Amino acid sequence: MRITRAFDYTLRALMHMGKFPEGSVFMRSDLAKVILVPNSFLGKILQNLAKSGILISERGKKGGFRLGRAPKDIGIYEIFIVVDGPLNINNCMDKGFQCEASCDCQATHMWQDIQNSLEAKLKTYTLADISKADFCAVK
Amino acid sequence: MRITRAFDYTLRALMHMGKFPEGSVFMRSDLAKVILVPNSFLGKILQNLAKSGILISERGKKGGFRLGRAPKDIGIYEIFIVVDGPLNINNCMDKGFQCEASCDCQATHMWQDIQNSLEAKLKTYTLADISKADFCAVK
DNA sequence: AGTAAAAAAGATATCTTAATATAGTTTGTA
DNA sequence: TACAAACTATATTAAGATATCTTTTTTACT
Repeated sequence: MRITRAFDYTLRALMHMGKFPEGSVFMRSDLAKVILVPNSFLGKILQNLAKSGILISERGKKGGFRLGRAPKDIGIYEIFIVVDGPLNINNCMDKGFQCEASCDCQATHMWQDIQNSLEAKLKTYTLADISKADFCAVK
Repeated sequence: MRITRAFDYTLRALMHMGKFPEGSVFMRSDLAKVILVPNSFLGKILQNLAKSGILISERGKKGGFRLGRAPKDIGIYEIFIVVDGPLNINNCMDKGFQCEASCDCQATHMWQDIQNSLEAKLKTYTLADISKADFCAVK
């Protein structure tokens, strides 16, 4: 019951970017160093975010990534879906799943309840909420 | 962000057992067939549950597994911890974790909030809630 | 045009979870 | 006490998530 590494890395990247003035451009390799995420893996992650529109990528020299919208308009739940796909906390919650094991499984109701509350909780956060500028003595 | 297969299988087994009169004994191989869980994998799961006291195992001929307590006294959260260990939705929530990536990471507050609500939700359920007898026309 | 810097894409390797297989131990019963 | 039925323990394999590496494509600048 953990978030994936990809989702953690994604938030680290977006959080960092959200702390700078709108339109700021970031190079993957610089980003990787600052947020301590494996460079190549970060590449995949950023590509995926760019496809979804959360990031905008610019290729070639002077290229890089920047946020596609203001942090307050980027929801954490939305990010989650882009990175991990639909939120289904058990495989029996997947769309179209047919259960062979039980004709009247009451766990389904529980899964649904838990999943709903998780979804609702994720939807209360935006990137802005976790992306305020740091005030650190040393760094 | 899924539960593990082991946790799903565990609940299937316990749910099934909870539907029978207290003290009923179940053989692993029978159980495996009914709840459609791989026999050997179920073996490990049941052993683990037996170690924790949620189940009681009896070896030898006529042996098997039975619930250690009444379903209403077995909490879903408790089962979760036995199967998957402490609930930490991100590795930075693990006990003793020291973050190198950020001096003031606001995501931590979000993770804690989400984790608390998940924990609270799990604690509202007991085995009894998901273990009522079936009323199925065909089976 | 040529070169260097950057992202994109695809192939490969590693590590953890899930599943299987095999041999070992305990116990009831004839 | 011998045997078979059950749980126990350990080792091996498979699958999926995580991470890396290499090549290709795009673009700015000289």
